[in-house]
Amino acid sequence: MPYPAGHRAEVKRKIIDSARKLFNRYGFENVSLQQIMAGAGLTPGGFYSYFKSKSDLYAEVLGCFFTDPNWKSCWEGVHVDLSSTGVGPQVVRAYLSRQHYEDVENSCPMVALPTDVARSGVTAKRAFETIFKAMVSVLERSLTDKKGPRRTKAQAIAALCIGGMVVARTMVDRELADDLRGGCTAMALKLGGWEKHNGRGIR
Amino acid sequence: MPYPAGHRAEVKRKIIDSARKLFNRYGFENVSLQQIMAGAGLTPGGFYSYFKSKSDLYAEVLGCFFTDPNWKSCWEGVHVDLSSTGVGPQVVRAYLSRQHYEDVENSCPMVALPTDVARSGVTAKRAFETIFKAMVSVLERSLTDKKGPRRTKAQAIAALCIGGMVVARTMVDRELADDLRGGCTAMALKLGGWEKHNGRGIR
DNA sequence: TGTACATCAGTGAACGCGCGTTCACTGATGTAC
DNA sequence: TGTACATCAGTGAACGCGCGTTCACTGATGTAC
Repeated sequence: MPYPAGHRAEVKRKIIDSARKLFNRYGFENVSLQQIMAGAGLTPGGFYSYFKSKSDLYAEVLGCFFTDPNWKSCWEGVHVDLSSTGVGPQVVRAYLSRQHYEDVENSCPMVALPTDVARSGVTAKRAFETIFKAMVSVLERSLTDKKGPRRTKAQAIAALCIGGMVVARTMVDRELADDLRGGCTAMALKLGGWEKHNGRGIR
Repeated sequence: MPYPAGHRAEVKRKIIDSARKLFNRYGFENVSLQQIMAGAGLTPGGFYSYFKSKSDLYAEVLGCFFTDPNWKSCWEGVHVDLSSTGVGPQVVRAYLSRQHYEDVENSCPMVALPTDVARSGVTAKRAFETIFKAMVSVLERSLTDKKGPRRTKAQAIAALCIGGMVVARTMVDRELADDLRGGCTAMALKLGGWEKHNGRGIR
C-alpha cells in the first residue's frame, strides 16, 4: 500500500468539488476535464483512474450534493434539529436569499443546472428527482394547514423557489432580480401559510 | 439586384428558425453552426453573410420569439382579442400544459434556456427580461382582486409556471412530472384567484 | 536505523475529431440591349 | 424574344484550436529485511 489509506478518497472528493463549482458556473458541457483536474491540483491524464468518463462524473457530482455540508443542513439535518414548523419559511428564505443568488459556485444544482440535466441522461435526472423530492418533503412536513393536498402545495412552493431564482439569475437588471426574489419569497411564504401577521402585516 | 427582394430576409428567417429549434433542444453551446445551417438547407460557410458571429445569433433568436406566431398570441395578441380576465388562467394552463411539456423545439425559451442565458452576455439577458416582463404584464392585467401588490403576485405566478415546467423537464419519472405540472397549475390559478368554484370545487 | 524494492498515483505527450471562422471560387439570378 | 453580362448568394475546403480519451512512463510512497 504505497499511499495512505484515505488518499484516493480525498483526491476524488477534491475532483468532485472542483467539478461541482465549475459545473455550477459554466454548465456541464462548457467545462473541460483539464479545467476540472487543474481545480483539484492535478493534470488531465489522471482523471480516468477515478472516473469512467466525463458523463459519469455528472451523476456523482449531483449525488454528492447531499454530502455537501452547505446543503445537507437544509434538506436533511434541519427538520430534525429545529422545530418542525419553522423549517419551511427558513428553507424558502435561504433558497431565495441574496447569498444564494450571488454564490453561483455553491448554488443548489436545481437552480444552476436544470436545463443541463433536462438534456442529460437518465442517471443525472434520477439524481435530480431525489434532490427535488427531498426539498418537497422538507417543505411538506412544515405545512400547518389541514385542508387541501399538502404535497401539491409543497411541490408548488419548491417550484416557485427554484423558478424565482432561475429567472432572477437571467436578469441583467439587478433591481428587477431583487424585486423578483422578494416577491417570490412573500408569495411562497403566503402559500405555505407562514406569513407574519404581527403588526400591520408588513415586514 | 440579382435575387428577388425578400430573398435574404426569408433565408435569414429560416436560419433563425432552425437555430431556435436546435437551441431549445440542445442549448446554445451544444449546437454547431453546421447543424444550424443544415437545418436551414444551407452549408456552414454562408452563415457569416447573415450574422457577425455565433453569439450574435443568440439575441436575434431570443428577440424573434416575439414574432413567432406560436407565442405572439400568448404575450401580445391574446389580451386584446379576448376578455381581459380570462387571459391569466389561459396563459397558466397553456404554459404548464402537456403540449408545452412535450414540444421542446417550440418551447418558451424561458423554460428551455434560462441557465444558458444566465451564463451568456448582456444582450441575451436583456432579451430575456423583455420576454419575462411581457409575461408578467399579461398576467397582472388579468388579476381581479384588489388587495396586495398585483405586480408581485403576477411575478410569482410567472416564476411558478416557469419553475414548474423547468423542473418537470428534468424528471425521468413521467408521472411525477405530470403531477408537478398539475399541482403548479392548481396553485398558480389559486394565487391568481382564478380557481373554479362551480360544483364541489374539484374539476 | 538504513537500504532495496514493489506498488501505483499521477504525468504529459499524443491521437483523432469537430468546432468557429475565413476566403477564393461557383453558379444562379435579374437586367440591359 | 434572345443573348451577354454584372451581381452576389451560397459553396466547400482549409486553418488553428481545444476537446475527451489513451497510454507508456515517472517518481513518491510504505514495506521488508
